[in-house]
Amino acid sequence: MNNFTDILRAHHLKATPQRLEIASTFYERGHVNIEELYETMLKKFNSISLATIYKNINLMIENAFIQEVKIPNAKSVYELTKEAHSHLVCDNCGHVEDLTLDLSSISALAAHETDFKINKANLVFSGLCKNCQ
Amino acid sequence: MNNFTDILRAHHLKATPQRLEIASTFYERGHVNIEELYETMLKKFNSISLATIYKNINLMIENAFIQEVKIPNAKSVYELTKEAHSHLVCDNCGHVEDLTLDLSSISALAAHETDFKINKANLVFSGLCKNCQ
DNA sequence: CTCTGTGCAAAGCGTTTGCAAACGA
DNA sequence: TCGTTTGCAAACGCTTTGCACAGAG
Repeated sequence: MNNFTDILRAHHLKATPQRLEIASTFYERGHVNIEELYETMLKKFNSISLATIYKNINLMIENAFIQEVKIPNAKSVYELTKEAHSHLVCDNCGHVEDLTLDLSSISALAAHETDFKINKANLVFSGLCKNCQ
Repeated sequence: MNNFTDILRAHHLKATPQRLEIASTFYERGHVNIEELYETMLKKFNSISLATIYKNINLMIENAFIQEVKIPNAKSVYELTKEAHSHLVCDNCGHVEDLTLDLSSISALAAHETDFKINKANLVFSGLCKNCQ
């Protein structure tokens, strides 16, 4: 199993009970938005504040423990930072899935067709997940 | 030249002076955020309200005259609705450029590797524009 | 003339900040 | 113990709403 205390410390974050639960939520769920995270946390900490959620999310982003995923026509979700990958979002239920694709040739093509020096490619597919089709 | 009155009417929008100026701004600038649009509008309508900007932006989105472009680590910009295309965003100056790329094979690949039925692919490249390199 | 749009002010909502008490190391 | 984190309440900034007047068709 994961040792969340060490994982947090590796990202220069003190291991408080709230942060351990946040980390655990990300490991279990993969992608969560602020509201879902707050609801989940409330089950374990009945007096947790949204301020605590926001402070931790922001700190975790600064320390590259998690990152934001912006989704067309929906709220942002957050996920653990890992190697670059693309996302699939279900238009019906909002489910988000990761997919590692090689975008180097399309990035090279984009660089070739414009005057940009390209750093990153952010790709989000929308559609219907297996359950919603 | 463009007849903005007719273009607006084609999208079921009455041609008010404010809307004509908004349309003209989009045609000239391509991509604008709310703040930039407000600043631009203020030059022509010294007592225009932000409420008017928001009401029109929302109405124009509903009527598919414009659409929102969500950008990682930056404010959304809006652009005229046109055929699907990708975006390049400069990390330094925020400049946004359009690029039409064929994403059908990568979409097919994504569909093949997952259980999603894919509808749209939203691709945003980040990097440095010609001026900022 | 009628209905819609505009501008203003107020309200709303998600997010951030300041502070005192609690807690991690 | 010392510096950080938490929870609360207040503040903030962006966006939306209600209303009276002006304007488009």
